[in-house]
Amino acid sequence: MQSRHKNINASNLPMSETKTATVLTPRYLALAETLRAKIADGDPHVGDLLPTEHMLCETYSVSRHTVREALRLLAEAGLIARRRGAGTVVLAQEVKTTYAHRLGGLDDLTQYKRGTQLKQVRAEFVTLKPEDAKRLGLEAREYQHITGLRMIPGELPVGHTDIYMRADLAPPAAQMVERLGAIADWMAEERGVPTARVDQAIIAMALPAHLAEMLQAEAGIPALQTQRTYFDPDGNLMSKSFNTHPADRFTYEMTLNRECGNC
Amino acid sequence: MQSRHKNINASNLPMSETKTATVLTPRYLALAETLRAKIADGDPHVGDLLPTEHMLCETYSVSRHTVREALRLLAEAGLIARRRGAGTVVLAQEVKTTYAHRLGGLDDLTQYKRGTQLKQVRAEFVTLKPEDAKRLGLEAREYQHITGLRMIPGELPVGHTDIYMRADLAPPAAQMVERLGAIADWMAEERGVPTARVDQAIIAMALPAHLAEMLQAEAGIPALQTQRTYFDPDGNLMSKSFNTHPADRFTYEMTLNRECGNC
DNA sequence: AAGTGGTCTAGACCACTGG
DNA sequence: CAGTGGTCTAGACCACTTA
Repeated sequence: MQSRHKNINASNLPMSETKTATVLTPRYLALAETLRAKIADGDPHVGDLLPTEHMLCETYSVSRHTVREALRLLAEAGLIARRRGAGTVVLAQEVKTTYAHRLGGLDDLTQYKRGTQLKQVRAEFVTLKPEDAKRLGLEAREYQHITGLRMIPGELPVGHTDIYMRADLAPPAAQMVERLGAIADWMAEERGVPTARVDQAIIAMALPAHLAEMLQAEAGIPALQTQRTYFDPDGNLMSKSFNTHPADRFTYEMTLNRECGNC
Repeated sequence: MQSRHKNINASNLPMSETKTATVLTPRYLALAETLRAKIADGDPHVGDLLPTEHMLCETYSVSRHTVREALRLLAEAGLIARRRGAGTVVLAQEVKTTYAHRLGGLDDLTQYKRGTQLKQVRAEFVTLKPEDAKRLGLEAREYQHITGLRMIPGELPVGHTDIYMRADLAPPAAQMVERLGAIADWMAEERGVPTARVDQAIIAMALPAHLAEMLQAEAGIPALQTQRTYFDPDGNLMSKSFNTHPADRFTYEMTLNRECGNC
């Protein structure tokens, strides 16, 4: 007689069951939890192999699909890694709580409200001298050097922007004005080189004299500077920007959210 | 005769196939790509329903499992949402590239290297006056107020730490020293209240006189201050910290990585 | 009540890894 | 080469939504 597999509990999994309302935990969830607990107990230690899918099917009397669904959860949680032909290895004993600062796009990185514009833009190609390159944390090669003031109409300048973009990636000068702030997006769209990583440093400094006048501020007052370095997927530097703001005109704000506590 | 379903292409999906090396794109991937393209073309517009799984099985001559695997990918990419009984609705026309600043844990938030210690710790319970509460961005209630200096042995103090922790969550004074920096973790472990969100603001300021002496620095020089507010899962404020650093002793650094461009 | 997506089974072939 | 995980099929029952 072929079993018409009604959901009779043939599995060896813990179940939360009431006589009337059978609020079943799905088997794959129960199995995932069972395996998670075993891993937490160090049953398969980190680096060891989990039983094969076939084995788990037998042990817990569930189908392979159910086993795979459970393992998928553990894999997403970063507890295990699966390699075809090799087996399933334990990566970590517990799920690590992580936090993330998430941006919709790179524009959000600049933190500027809508309505800010880059004014007094100047752009020129420069070949950095070794000492300047070193000071800026760049290679001594040719860059498109762009400077400008970040403005909100009717207010004092928010900050000064200073960008070095690899010359071969720079947009035509015509498009440049007003397109900035979205440089990274521009590069991705037009040059087909997506930004894969951005390193950002935020420092306090005394406002340099050569910026003070442009910003209509006093030299030497506290200033906040963000330094951003953009890298392509191969890890090559694409561009670097320096944004300097008088302290009372700009605050860098971010929200970090907890990710996938226990899943 | 029962078809023993060899992988003969009975499906209507695009395949990259060579005569010799049949490098198959898995059907579920091909289907996912097909559907993604259709959504991008606005075939099912945002807000509309996708064909049902059963329909997709027929249309593309694949099994339901394959359809579900494809839909799972689209769901993970945020393009669709699936609701049992209701159907699959299109959420977005295109996958939005996002970037994330990811932390292993909240300790990484402080950016302090290992080996830094909190010294000269003072702790007391205070009930904030309304004007102080407003200035600090807190409610006028009772807090455990903790101050200290972040030190690296043999060097000048890195910064000054100033924490207001909700009184009912504060750890016993005995445990407090040397446990700080990991406050959030402490609260999660011992009080069972996990931190769900952290808001952080980074500002430049002139070093206040009352901190200058402790930090062995000159009052009025540029300083970097991080302000962190910790929230529990219900959005209630748990604690707030102010960390003030002379500009030349501390830099805030972070790396943002591109997430799931096209998957 | 009909139809949706969620769970589950039994079985198959495959690409890949390792000894 | 045997065994792993990856893909796929055909079918089933279920909880849930909507009308």
